[in-house]
Amino acid sequence: MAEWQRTHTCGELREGHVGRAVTLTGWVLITRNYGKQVFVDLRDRYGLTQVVFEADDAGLFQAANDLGREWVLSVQGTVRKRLPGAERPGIPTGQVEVEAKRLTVLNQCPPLPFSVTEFPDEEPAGEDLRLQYRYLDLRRRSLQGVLTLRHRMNKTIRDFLDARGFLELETPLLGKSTPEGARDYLVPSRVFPGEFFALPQSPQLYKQLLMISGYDKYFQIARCLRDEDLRADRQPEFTQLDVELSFVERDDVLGLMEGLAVEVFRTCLGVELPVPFPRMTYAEVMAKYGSDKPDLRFGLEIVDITDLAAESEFTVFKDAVAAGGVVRAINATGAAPKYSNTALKPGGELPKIAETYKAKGLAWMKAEGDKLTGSIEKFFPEPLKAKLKERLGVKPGDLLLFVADKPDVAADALGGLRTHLGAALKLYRNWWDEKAAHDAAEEEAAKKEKRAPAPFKHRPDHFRFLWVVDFPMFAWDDEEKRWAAIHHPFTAPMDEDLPHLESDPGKTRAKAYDLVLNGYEVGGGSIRIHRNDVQSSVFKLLGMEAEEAKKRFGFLLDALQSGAPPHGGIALGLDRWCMLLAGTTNIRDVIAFPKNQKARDLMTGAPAAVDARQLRDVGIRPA
RNA sequence: GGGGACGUAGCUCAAUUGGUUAGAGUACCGGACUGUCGAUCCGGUGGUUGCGGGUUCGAGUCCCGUCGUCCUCGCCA
Repeated sequence: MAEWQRTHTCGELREGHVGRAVTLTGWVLITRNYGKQVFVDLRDRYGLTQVVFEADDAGLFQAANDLGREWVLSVQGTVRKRLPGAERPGIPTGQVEVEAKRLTVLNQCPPLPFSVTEFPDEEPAGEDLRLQYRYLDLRRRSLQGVLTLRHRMNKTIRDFLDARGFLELETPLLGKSTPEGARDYLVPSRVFPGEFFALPQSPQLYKQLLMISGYDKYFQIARCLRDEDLRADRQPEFTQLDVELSFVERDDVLGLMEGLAVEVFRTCLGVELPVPFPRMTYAEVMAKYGSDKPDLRFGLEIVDITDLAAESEFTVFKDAVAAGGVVRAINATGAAPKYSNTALKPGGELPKIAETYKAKGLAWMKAEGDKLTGSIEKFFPEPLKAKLKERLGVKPGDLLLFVADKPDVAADALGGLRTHLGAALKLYRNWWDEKAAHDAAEEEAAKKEKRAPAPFKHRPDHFRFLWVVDFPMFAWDDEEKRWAAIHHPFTAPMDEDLPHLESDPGKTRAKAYDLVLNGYEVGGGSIRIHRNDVQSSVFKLLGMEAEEAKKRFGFLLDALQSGAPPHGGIALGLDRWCMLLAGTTNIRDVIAFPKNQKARDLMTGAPAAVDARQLRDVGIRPA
């Protein structure tokens, strides 16, 4: 062992080590120069230890004076108890310090573009800067915590599935482009100029083939790639827990995943989730919440008032109903004083949100005392108003918002409003806000009482899981004038809907399910088609003739005829899981080296131009 | 492809209706200091207000364009 190598980590030393000669290595978090001592907080990913340089060794003291932030050191010294009153109960190593006897500077560091040290009241540097110097960003304690959490999550998943007989199997990255679904990332073939591999949007086909091969319990923590526009919770490459089982029905998959979720939340956050998770059909959630991934941490449910609207004198409502549309409403309880009539006028805050989702407008009433007010109130005769108040449970101070439109538009618009109002009216609190408040209060109290701060405790109601089941098989794609698979084209229709699969595709429901947590889709799967004839008719419905289906998926159709067991599975979006476990709303916060919103890597600069020669090799002419 | 927000010192931000020499904290540099722990105190360096154009006696501020970042609708089976 080289002389400078560590005997302990920076998070390890306790009172029991007092008197021991130790060597620590780490980064200088901060130095405090006090004339006769230099205090150096030495940090690694295990923790922080105070190193003291005394002035009596002039050479050593001078060297300590010259240290800067983020220098990399090896310090040999003796562990000693801190002076009485100078203990730090807040940190694990806070009872001791290391008296330095010898210092080796392993590397110096110039002033950095932003601070690696984190303080509670300090805004972190801008995200683009942090992504550009991601290796520094990742040195921050909070990100080290997140990546540690992510490791723990992955480890828990592997252990859980391994204990239940699952095999972790790998599938190719270089595959074949499939027509359905997201845009593929393409990789040109050098050997076959003009031909391309596609990077996988998911291991879907391979895992089905593995079922056919008899690997009846499979999983993989797999990277998936989709070349689509990004969001706060979407990256072009992301990680799924991909799971597939043979000889199972829907509830087997759901139950397995509930057990896994309980285990992950227990291990990672110490919270005990109640199971089973609630289940709602797609039709139910769309009607009630206007979203297929509703946040169940608050109510604010959508209510259908089409029948009442039809009886009213309001032309807009009556016309919408006559055209086959619906009128739906939400009662924003107590929100009347918070939204001025101006904010409710066309172009105002709330109507603008409704318009985002293609709604033609937003009607409203306020409950002032026992009376309903607003410009459309006069179109509702008293008995109708009474019915309206009863159905919406109106109390004084309530704000009623109405959308009259085609059912899907009304659902989208009110769903969007519901989400907005849930946040704006503070109908729920994110647990990390509660944690921040708790930590601040606890830190102060702990300092006063000279004790370690009590950790924040998660509650089960911080995490509202929901299964959404019974999705439709197909949605009409207006642009392409054809039916499109809502889940994917390998999803099995529900047995009772098989008879009208071809006659009424829009009414066919799928054996598909999504897992939703706090308004995020965190998983989705289905029971797959295991019969060649059903698979062929689904392809046909999606506008793929037999010839074409054979060309594109011939291997799958053949495989389905070669002894395919009934099978199904699910994929969990692990980045989103980690995001929700870590208490952030930004998926980039839980990925070591993420891309920015335009899918550029700000650190390496990728994507980038390549040499003409590289292009020639793969048979591509520069544009 | 559409909508919105933002861009000022290395970093985080401020700068009244368009008005003097663009400020503060922090970092950095120099100095003082016997136990600090985000030490403290004193002093100092640091700016093409993203870029280009326009309006104006005068632009960080208003207008147009452009680049960048984020949020969002479409998109993401």
